This record gives sequence, C-alpha cells and structure tokens, in this order.
Amino acid sequence: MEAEAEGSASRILAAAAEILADEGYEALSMRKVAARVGLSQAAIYRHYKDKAELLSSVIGAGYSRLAGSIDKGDYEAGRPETVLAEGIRRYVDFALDSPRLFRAILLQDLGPAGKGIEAFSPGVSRRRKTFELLSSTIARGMAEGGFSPGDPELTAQAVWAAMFGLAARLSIETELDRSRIEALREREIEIILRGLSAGQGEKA
Amino acid sequence: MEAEAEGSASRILAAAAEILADEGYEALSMRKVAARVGLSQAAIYRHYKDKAELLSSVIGAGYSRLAGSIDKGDYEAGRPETVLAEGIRRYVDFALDSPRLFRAILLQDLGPAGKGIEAFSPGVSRRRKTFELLSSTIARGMAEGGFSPGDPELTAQAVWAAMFGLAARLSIETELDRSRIEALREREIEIILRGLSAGQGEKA
Amino acid sequence: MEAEAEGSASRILAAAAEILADEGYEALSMRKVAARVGLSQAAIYRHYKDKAELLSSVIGAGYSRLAGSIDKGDYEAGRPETVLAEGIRRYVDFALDSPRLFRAILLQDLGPAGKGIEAFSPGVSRRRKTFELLSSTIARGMAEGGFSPGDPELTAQAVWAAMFGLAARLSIETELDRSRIEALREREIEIILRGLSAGQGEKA
Amino acid sequence: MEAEAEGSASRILAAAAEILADEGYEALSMRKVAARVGLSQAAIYRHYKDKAELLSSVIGAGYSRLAGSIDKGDYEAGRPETVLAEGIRRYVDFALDSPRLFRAILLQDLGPAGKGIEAFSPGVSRRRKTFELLSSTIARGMAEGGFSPGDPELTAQAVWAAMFGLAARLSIETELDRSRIEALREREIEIILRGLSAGQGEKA
DNA sequence: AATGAATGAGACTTCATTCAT
DNA sequence: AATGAATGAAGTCTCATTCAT
Repeated sequence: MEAEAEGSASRILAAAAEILADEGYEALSMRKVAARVGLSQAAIYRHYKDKAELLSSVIGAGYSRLAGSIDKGDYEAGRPETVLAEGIRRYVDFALDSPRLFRAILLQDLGPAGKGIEAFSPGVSRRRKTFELLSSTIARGMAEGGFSPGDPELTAQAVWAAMFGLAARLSIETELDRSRIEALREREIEIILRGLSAGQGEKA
Repeated sequence: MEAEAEGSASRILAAAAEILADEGYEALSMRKVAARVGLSQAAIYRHYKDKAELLSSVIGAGYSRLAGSIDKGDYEAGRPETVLAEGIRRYVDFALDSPRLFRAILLQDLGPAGKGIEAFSPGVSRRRKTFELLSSTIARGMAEGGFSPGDPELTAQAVWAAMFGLAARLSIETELDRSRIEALREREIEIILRGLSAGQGEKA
Repeated sequence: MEAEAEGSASRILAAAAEILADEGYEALSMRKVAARVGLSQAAIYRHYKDKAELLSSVIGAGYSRLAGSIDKGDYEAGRPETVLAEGIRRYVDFALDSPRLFRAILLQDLGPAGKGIEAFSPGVSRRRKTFELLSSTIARGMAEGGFSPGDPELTAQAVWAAMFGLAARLSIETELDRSRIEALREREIEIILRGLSAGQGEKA
Repeated sequence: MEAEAEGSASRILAAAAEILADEGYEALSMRKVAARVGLSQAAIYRHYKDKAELLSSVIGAGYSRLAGSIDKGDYEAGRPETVLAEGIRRYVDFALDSPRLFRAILLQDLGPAGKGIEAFSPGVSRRRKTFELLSSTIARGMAEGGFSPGDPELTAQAVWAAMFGLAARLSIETELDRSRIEALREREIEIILRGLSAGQGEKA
C-alpha cells in the first residue's frame, strides 16, 4: 500500500533488480539504474555507498524472493519425499520464471561479491533457510526410515547441488519446451528420491 | 621449440586463458591480453577478429581440456557404475583444479557467447562427447539390467545436471577442505548411482 | 558575462566550430574538442549524446550564422533585382569569410548528417528561410513583370544552385585575389539576372 | 583486351574507385582496398607511396572519366548555345550517374589533396580541358554575336560555377525523381543561356 | 612483387565515482 | 535528499604505415 511513496532506496533496489532481470548482469550500470528510477546518478550514492553494495542488496533481495518462493511454510507437514519433491520443483520453477535473476544471483562470477554470497546479509540467513529446509526434511526422512541413513548435512548439500545444477542449466538453456523441461525436472527428482530412499540392497 | 617460439595466436590464446583463470571473466580485456603477451593491442586483431572470437576460442580450448580430462578412452571397459562414477570424479576434479576456468566456461552469462557454448566449435563436438559418454554409459547400464529402464538421453541430462551442480558449487566455494570435498563428491555419486540402479521397489 | 563564463555546452560547440573552421572536418575529434575546451573527453558527453549530435549542432549553428548573414530583414524593400543581387553577394561573402565552415556545412559528405542537413533543426527552418528569400523575391519579380514568368520554386532552386556553386568554388580556391573574386561574383550575378529578366526575344 | 591480366596498380586503382563510389570517401581505407583487390595491405605500397598518392590517382582517373564523358569531340560543330547546353547536360548527368564519385572528386574537403585538385596530373590537364570547352565555346559565341561580349574566361568560370553547383546539389539530394531533375537542369540551362545571350536591353 | 606480423596513434564511448551547490 | 558537472581510467576497435622475409 505504500508502493507509490516508497523510499528512494527501495525504488533504486527495484530498478536494479529489473535491469538485472531484463538485461543481465553486464548491463547493470549505475547510469541505467539512475535513469530508470528517475534520479541523478549521484543520488544513488546517498543510499548505497557503492555499486558493490547495491549489487549485494539486489542479490540479497533476490535470495529472499527465492527463499520465499520455496518456503511456503508447509514443509513440516507431508511425507519427506513429497516435501522434498515440492521444494525442488519450486526452486527449479524460480529459475525458469526468472532465469536472468537466477543467473545473476547464483551463476555470476560476482567480482568482489563472489564471496559476498556467503558474507552479506540477508542472503546468508535466507540461504541457510533453504539448506535448513533440505537438511531438516532429509533428517526427518532418515529418522522416519524412509531415507537410508547418513549424514544429513552432507546429504542435503549433495541434493542441493543436483537441484542447483538443474536449475542453472535450465536458466541458461531457455528455449526448451515446457513438457521437456517438466520431464527433465521429474526425472531429476525421481533419481534423487530413489537415491535417498531406504530399501535398497546394494551400494554403488 | 618450446613455449617461447610458439605462434602469436596461441600465445594470445594462452594469455587470455590465464587472465580468465587468474582474474576472472570481467577482468579479461584486450588491453590486458596484449600486455601479457607483450604485443600491441592492435596485434591481437591480426589473429582474432574480435574479442568475441578470442573469447570463444578460449572457451573452446577450455572445453577441449575439460573433455580431454574426462575422456581417458577407457569408458567402454568397466561396469557402467564404475565408469559413471569415474567420469563424475574427473569432471568434478577439473572444476576443483581450475575453478576460475570452469566458471568462466560454464557459469558465465557469456554475453554473445551464451548461445556460443552450444554453437562454436570445437566446443560442441567436445561437449557432445561429454554427453555421449554419459548417455552411452547409461544406455549400456539400462541394457545390461544394472540400471532401471528409462529414456537414456533424459536420464543423462539429469545426471549431467547433478554433476554440473556439484562442480559449479565447488568451483565457487573454494576453501572447503579436501576431505570434505571428497565426502561430498562421493555422496553425490552414491545418490546418483542408487537413483539409477534397478532393484528398487517403490517410486518417488 | 563575457565569453569566459558561458555554459560548457556552448563552449564545446564553439570549440568544435573552431576546429572545423581551422582544420577541417576530418580533424574534428572528440579528443580535440575536449582538449580545446579544457575539459575531459567524458565531459562532452554530458552535453552532447554523441559525436553526431555535436556535429549536427555545429552544423545547425553554422546554418544559423549563414542564414543570419544573408537575411538582414530588408529583402522586401527594394527592387527584386537588387535584393537578389545583394542576397547572392552576402551568401558568397559568407563562403569567403568562413571557407572551411562553409565547406564543412555544405560540401561535406557528412556521413550520417548527410541527410541531416535536411532533417535537423534548426538547419531546416533556416535553410528554408534562405530558399524563401530567393523564391519569394523571384515570385515578386515575376509578378511585377521584371522577371520572365515561370515556376518560382524551380527557378529559385536553379538560382540557388548557381549561387551555391560559386560560393563552393571560392571556398575551395582560397587564394584568388579579391578583385578577381569580385569580378567573378558580379559576372555570375549579371548572368543570373539577365537570365531571369523579361524582355528577351528568343529562347535558348 | 588486357583487362584480366592488368597490372596490380590499375586493379588497386579500380578497387579504390569502386569503394569510393559504393561507400564514399570516409569508408576508403587501405585495408578495404587491399581486401577488394585480393592483395595484402603492404602490397599497395609497392604501387602507391601513400594513401594520398592513391587518392589523388583515383581522383585524377575520376576527372578523366568526367572529362571524357563531357567531351565527345563534337563541340566545335554546332551552335554555341547547343554545345553549351549539351555540355552542361553531360556534366550534370555524370553527377547523377556517379554521385558518390562526383562528390568524392569535387566536393570533398580532401585533406592534403584539397589543393591536390589543382596540382596533380592528370586532373589538371583534363580539368583545363573542361574549362577550355566552356571558354572556347563561349568565346566563339561572343565572336559570332550570339552571346553578349565580355571576358570569355571570367564568363566561363561563372558558367562553370553554376553548372557545378547544380551537379553538386543533385549529387547530394539523390532521391529527387527524374522528371523534376530534368526540369531543374533545363531551367538552369535556360537561365544561363539567356544570361549569356545578346539582344537584351537592360542590365541588372 | 608480395606477404605476414607488428606498431603507435588515435578514434568513440562508457564506467563508477566525486564534489560543490 | 538531490543534482549537474566533471573526471580518470578503461573499454574495443581501426587506421596508415613499416619491416623482415
């Protein structure tokens, strides 16, 4: 409801995010941000000390959106398999819906912000949350016996990597058709869930 | 006959690759390449029409190295599980050994070369080769009965995505310690192989 | 309030015009302009989006000067013959006084501005004004009977061409001596006026 | 008949002329010339010391073509009025047929070659020839009584200027339609011839 | 007669940033 | 809180020309 009169800071943030989403990381310049907000270039520096700071804010906000789109609050309810599958679906769908944003956030060799992903708030906490969803669900699955036992954190990281890899790939190859994408996504989920499930005689 | 007297073209290529590996994609400029080779900026244009052309050559060469490091020619021999596991290990190890190169090649939103990854030689043939290794091995595993049946190409893509995701993650988070990395890699392999293996009662 | 403290935009414009006048079109570079004004190269782009924009501004200003030097506001007064003769004299004298500017404005194959001559303001309106002076005076001469009847616009264009040709030639061959120049100018005027005048038996 | 095996020098010349005609003066670079001839850039310097020398050769050749297209050898035959009119027609038509060449030759602020137009062979002799056609025809017209008396050279220059101005204008405004062009050309000729003709009472 | 390789100068333009107002 | 003006550095690329072979 306060959308119209929002502070310049958030309008700047929004503009930067739009440019990132529309034109990609390379095209994101202070000039363009300023032009889109309707402010002077200098004005941005009232609100963000640096391009780096603005960028990490954008990325933080992006993470929040990503985390928000994954975490619908229902992940403690269903069977671990279902929760996991649904989480992966949402993650992948985020990458499909906002491929440039996803790439900008997660694929870019983000110059100084490379480690920034780890360092800046609120990215970290949010990212942790994503992990927590994964690892708590996996831990639950192991406890309930549906998943074969193992280190939950390590397993969560492995699952995250697979999910991330698929999302990344789809965020780059954008012209696959929808049915193919869904088949691929479901196949990935199937492999992961089978890979986790108990009741399997032999190891690899 | 050593490195010194190599043709300018390949020295330029090498310099560009070094910069990419040392300082990342953003830092790769024609100026820097020229300075590193010890040539004038204009001289580069004798050998590469464009920055884009140079870049795609670098990427092509990187792919070749990647493909070469995966394909040791022995992948038709052993059990599909072993071959697959070994291929994944090599892929991940490449990312660990040359993280910036890996990122530059595979993670970058490479402007015009974005689609270039698909289009340029020798990247394509090499990349196809990577896929072929995966999908032929998987097909073999399905035929021999070790892997549960399914579309081999779709499955190969899903497996590729998981492998790629892990490699990408490790190419970014570079200061994990070696034992942790190996544990993660092996866990990923385990999940994938279990996910593929036949003899599993229930589906996800 | 003199030249010194004028806005940067007009100082840039003036510098560009000087370079054009002193060294010609080929020598006009953003570097040189910046150096002459005493600004950084980048500063120019605050005031002119492009070299093209700067150039067309210079040309527009040149046109304005040309038009201003022709149109002294008195052209509705005297006999058409006198007005015409005086207009031609002024046009030619402009080319003599500012030969490089004249050439830069009117002779150059001005790349993108080639059609720009027709298109950009204030060139157009001013140029139209030059034509209007010619064609209205000629129309008046025809109406009053001093000039033989004909299409006024077509005639004005023909007269313009002759006048322009002389000015152009003189702007290139700059070391003719003054008396020769004036003789030539007057001869041209004589031919034109005789060519227009009524009371001539035979046609060509 | 020796067209195929012509010397490199003339093939270079021809290539340069083509570029001039096709793409204009600005686009004429040694690179392009070399590429069009199929030689190395360096090779051009065997045949022409300089870009300036090549350029003035091109211009000289252009003049020759222009002079050749005007001088059909028949200019001593007919009535001076007819000869003059025909000469002007041919001159203007040359500009219409080869507008870029005409501009390159006659309108360009030809850097060092600016005065080159006057200085280099064979341009001069040919240009003189154009003038000679004009001035001898005019002299004849004055002698025969058809043209009012006056300084033939001065008159020839004035006529040349008018003719040149029209040609120049048409070489720039290239999209006028043919009938308009011809009307304009004939009007110009009419004015000039009337302006020259004897049997006219009053002066301007 | 010709070439491949190289060069130094210069072209236009964009960038992130600062500073006085 | 904001702006207009400016800057220095860097970016890619093209040019005419030279020189050893």
